[in-house]
Amino acid sequence: MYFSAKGEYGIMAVLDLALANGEAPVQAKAIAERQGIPLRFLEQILSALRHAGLVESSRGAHGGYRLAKPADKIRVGDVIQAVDGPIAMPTRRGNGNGHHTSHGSIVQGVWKEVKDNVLETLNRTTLADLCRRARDLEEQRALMYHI
Amino acid sequence: MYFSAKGEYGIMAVLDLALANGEAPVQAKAIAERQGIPLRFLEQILSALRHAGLVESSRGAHGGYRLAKPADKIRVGDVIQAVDGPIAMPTRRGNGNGHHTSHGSIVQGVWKEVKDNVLETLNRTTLADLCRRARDLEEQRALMYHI
DNA sequence: TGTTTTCCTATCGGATCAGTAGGGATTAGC
DNA sequence: GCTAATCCCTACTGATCCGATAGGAAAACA
Repeated sequence: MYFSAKGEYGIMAVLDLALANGEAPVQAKAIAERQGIPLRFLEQILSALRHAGLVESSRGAHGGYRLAKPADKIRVGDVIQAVDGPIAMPTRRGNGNGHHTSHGSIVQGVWKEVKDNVLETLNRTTLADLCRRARDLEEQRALMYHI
Repeated sequence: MYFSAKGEYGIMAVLDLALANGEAPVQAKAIAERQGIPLRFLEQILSALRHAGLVESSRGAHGGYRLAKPADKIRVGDVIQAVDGPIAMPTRRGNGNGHHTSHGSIVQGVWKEVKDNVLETLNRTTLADLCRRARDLEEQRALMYHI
């Protein structure tokens, strides 16, 4: 199992879209600059998010991206899975001796437990939750600056 | 974050040791054959486990490995960490733009939540638990065969 | 001394990740 | 229409590192 920078960028991108909350679509270039993500790389990520039905796009001049669903209907797990694909467990190269003294199946059970747990954590948190956290953080930052 | 075949092998190895439960040390070669792990690769893993104080070794003829602690004092998380090192979160290459419109810190929070959750899961399960599961599985298998 | 076993370090091939590149398709404004 | 802006698709690259292999040194036993 493994978490990638791609997934991280994906979350930052949809969070950026969610906080834009305007009618006008947001350009990839704007997101890239705000979040510090290489533009061409971000395009691939947004493409994956679009194919997963999480964002919509309009092309041409004044085009851009917007969320395809309300923020509380988009789970963090959805974003990760859309961008990174299904979270995978380790692969041995010369696999499958199937010897019944091997404890492979025991370990598989542990992996499954961990995986389910991660998925549960990731799916419990929605984009709306992240928006709330972002606003709280911004508020705190403003307060700090004020003193 | 990422789970490796090395960690998987590590768990299988200590489980093999735990179920051997004899006074005599178990040779790496025997573990390798039973669990279907390349011998030289297993040696590296056992070395890591020894440095972490989870197994003891005796060299020379009739040498081998045994657990350094009782099975209920060894947590699965300890094994993983000993073999794979601390579980890490994604690293961007051109990192640190630190722009305060970036939502990097929000994502870090999500990562931390996931990581803590995984660690909790992994540390809740001890080697003794896995032994129990292995014995249950063996019993079931014997029953199946009997019919 | 010779055999068995652990121990240490180096190396390798292949997978894959993060990022780059080129060019095509589509839309808005003139 | 033409042009500029923007999304879209596919391929490529360079680095990293995982899984595995290899050679040989050190220690214990007979």
